[in-house]
Amino acid sequence: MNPAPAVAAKTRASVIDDASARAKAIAAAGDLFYARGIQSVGMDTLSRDAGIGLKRLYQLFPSKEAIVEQVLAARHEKWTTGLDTAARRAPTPRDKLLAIFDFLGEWFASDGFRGCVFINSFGELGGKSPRIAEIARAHKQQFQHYLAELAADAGAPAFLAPQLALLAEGAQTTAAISGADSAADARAAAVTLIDAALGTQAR
Amino acid sequence: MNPAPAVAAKTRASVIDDASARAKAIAAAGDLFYARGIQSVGMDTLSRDAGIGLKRLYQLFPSKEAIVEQVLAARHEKWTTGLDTAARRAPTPRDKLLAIFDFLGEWFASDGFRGCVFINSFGELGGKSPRIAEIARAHKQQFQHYLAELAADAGAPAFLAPQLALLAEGAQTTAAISGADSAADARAAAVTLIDAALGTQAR
DNA sequence: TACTATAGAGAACGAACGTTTTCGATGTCA
DNA sequence: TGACATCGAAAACGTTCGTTCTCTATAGTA
Repeated sequence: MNPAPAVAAKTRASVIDDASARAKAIAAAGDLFYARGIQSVGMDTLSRDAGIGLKRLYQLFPSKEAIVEQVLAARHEKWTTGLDTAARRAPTPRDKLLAIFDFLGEWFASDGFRGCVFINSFGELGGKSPRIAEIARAHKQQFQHYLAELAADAGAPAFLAPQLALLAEGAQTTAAISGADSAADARAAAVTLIDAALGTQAR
Repeated sequence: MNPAPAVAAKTRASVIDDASARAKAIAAAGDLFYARGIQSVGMDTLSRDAGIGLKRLYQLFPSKEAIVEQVLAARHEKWTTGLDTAARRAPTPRDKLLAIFDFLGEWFASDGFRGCVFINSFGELGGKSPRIAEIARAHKQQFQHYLAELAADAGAPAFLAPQLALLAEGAQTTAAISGADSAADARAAAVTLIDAALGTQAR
């Protein structure tokens, strides 16, 4: 009848319930890992920043690596949702493809932007952690797939989506490292590639 | 009269001279850092792999960070030389621009390829080490400048070079993470962008 | 040959890491 | 109220890190 109180009854003396504590920890870990890199952030720092004791942290997560994985899963969810929201607002399939680059532009301009967390994590840990490498690979593949759907909706040939993906990836690293407004460059290039691809179609 | 023996006389009992030892250390460190990430490689591992004792290592370099910086400097040199060699082989300015993507393709297919070391280092350490962030930024800026020169030689407008740079950057991360043949995709997109840019010129 | 300086191997150091445990304090249920 | 469970804070554990130091062997100089 009342499932939420039932859960609360199980963890009697908790200041906050497990789900909220987990969410707080993942949010804090996401910010810390993104800003400083994963290995540079110790569990003590995470405990302090999240406001959750070390003991509870290790009751909620089996290891730091598990936290990393859940952070990446959360960031993937956030990315996918943001992308889809931006694309949904655009009226035509062509506009949906371009909306991706507007979405990137807003992201690049946000405070603390430091590139794609999947690219960063892959560079830092992909060489020694197959799990992290696979998570990054899956994330990028899903983006490719999403782009391919949008491109197909626009009636474009199959080669367009990978080309636009390269622009988006390049814009992320360039904006992070060089601080340039690479979203605008990427968008302009995307217009050219899209028009060229649609022009080659025998419609 | 004999400057080389004079140097050898200064370091009497050396098995190999300082310059060779330094080069060996930087080569070994470059391979290790690239394959596993920087923080994942300890000085003991580097000492063993380079065949240089810890004591000597710290006589040759003041710190691990100094080794990292010199590794990046060496990789920058190698990248610049390889790029220029590839471009020089191409007959026309347009072919020089495209030769970059052929160069990338060969690199991506090489053993142990794991993306751009500057992007990886930036992701791992850029958040806490301004030096590393600046080295990565300078490297990418030099690439942008090189591309701009080639594009200008081809008679293209100024917006082309940043667009091609995005393709190259995106191809590097995509090839590293997804393992796809992104150099071919990038090259095809580059052809479209170059032709479009040259077509807009009022010649 | 005796002296000096450097080499390499590795022990040792202090700090930081991920993880576990201890320790009162607090809230829940019989 | 009293037994119990869980909390946060922090000490402690074993390991690893970057860096320094010790030790012995050896090569060059006089």
